[in-house]
Amino acid sequence: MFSKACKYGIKAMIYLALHSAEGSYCSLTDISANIDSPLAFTSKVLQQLAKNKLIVSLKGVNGGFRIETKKLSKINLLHIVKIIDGESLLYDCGLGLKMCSDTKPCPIHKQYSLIREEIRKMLENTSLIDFSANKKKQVLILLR
Amino acid sequence: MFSKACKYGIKAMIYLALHSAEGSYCSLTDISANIDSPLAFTSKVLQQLAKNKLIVSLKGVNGGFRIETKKLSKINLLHIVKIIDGESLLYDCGLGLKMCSDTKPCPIHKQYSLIREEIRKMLENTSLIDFSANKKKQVLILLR
DNA sequence: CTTAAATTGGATAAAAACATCCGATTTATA
DNA sequence: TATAAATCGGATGTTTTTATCCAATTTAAG
Repeated sequence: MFSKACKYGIKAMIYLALHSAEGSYCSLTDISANIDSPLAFTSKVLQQLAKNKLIVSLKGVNGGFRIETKKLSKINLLHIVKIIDGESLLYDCGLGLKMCSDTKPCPIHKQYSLIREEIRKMLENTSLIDFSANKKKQVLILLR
Repeated sequence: MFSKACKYGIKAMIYLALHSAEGSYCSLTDISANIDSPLAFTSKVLQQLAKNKLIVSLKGVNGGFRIETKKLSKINLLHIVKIIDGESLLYDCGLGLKMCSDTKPCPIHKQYSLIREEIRKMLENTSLIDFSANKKKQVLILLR
């Protein structure tokens, strides 16, 4: 469903949502250790998310990544997935037909469209604020 | 969602469902031309489906592949997907966590489980008989 | 019995996804 | 102002997926 890069991205964002205190940064080492992902590879993913303004990065001592608190309610899983995996999950034909559409549907067009819609809704309705320290009392499982 | 191999497999099976007359075979050339898939690669996929008894293959002149008519109502998309892509789509954690389960759920476990269930239902409820000559009067779009 | 048509299976190649390495740059702090 | 800690960016390497090639085998039919 999601690429590994995307899974790492989602896990990292959930981790940041829970650990971003206003003004302090989580280091890459910290993040990748806590979400069990390859450090250098995760670095690329976080860079991508930073370029797209979902998170803020800071170089140097005490640097790292963080999410601005005010953005927690604005960002949902769909934003993350779109940046890392693109929109193919949302728009491409289930059988890979370029020309498939409502008027020229592939044999499973209807069924697959419904699934896609469910996925879109789920991603859109799952906001980072749901994982923030305010909302979540319990520990979030992101390892292994 | 599905690998390319799996998409080719599904398209091939839908094509065969529509064109399998009792006792006659569709050639690989015929199939791959009509579903717009790479011939040699599709060959491997069909071999896999044949080994798993979903279709019958015959070498030599007038040979090829076919689905036994009586099997049309027995085979659904889930059978095909399981053979080609395995069961990861149905059972693996959305975030790739090995240890994720109902009792030790990842942060999106509930949401993702519901989607997975929808996918399973859709695949299970879509039978090859829905694409057979008896059922379908219109041309099925499988190209491009 | 010969031949042409077809699948089978193994080897190989190409492309994409996943992962690592390292030097350059930036930043806080002692 | 020197140093250590951190991200950034480019190059490279590995693994998996996708794709092709070709020789071997099987089969129907002339």
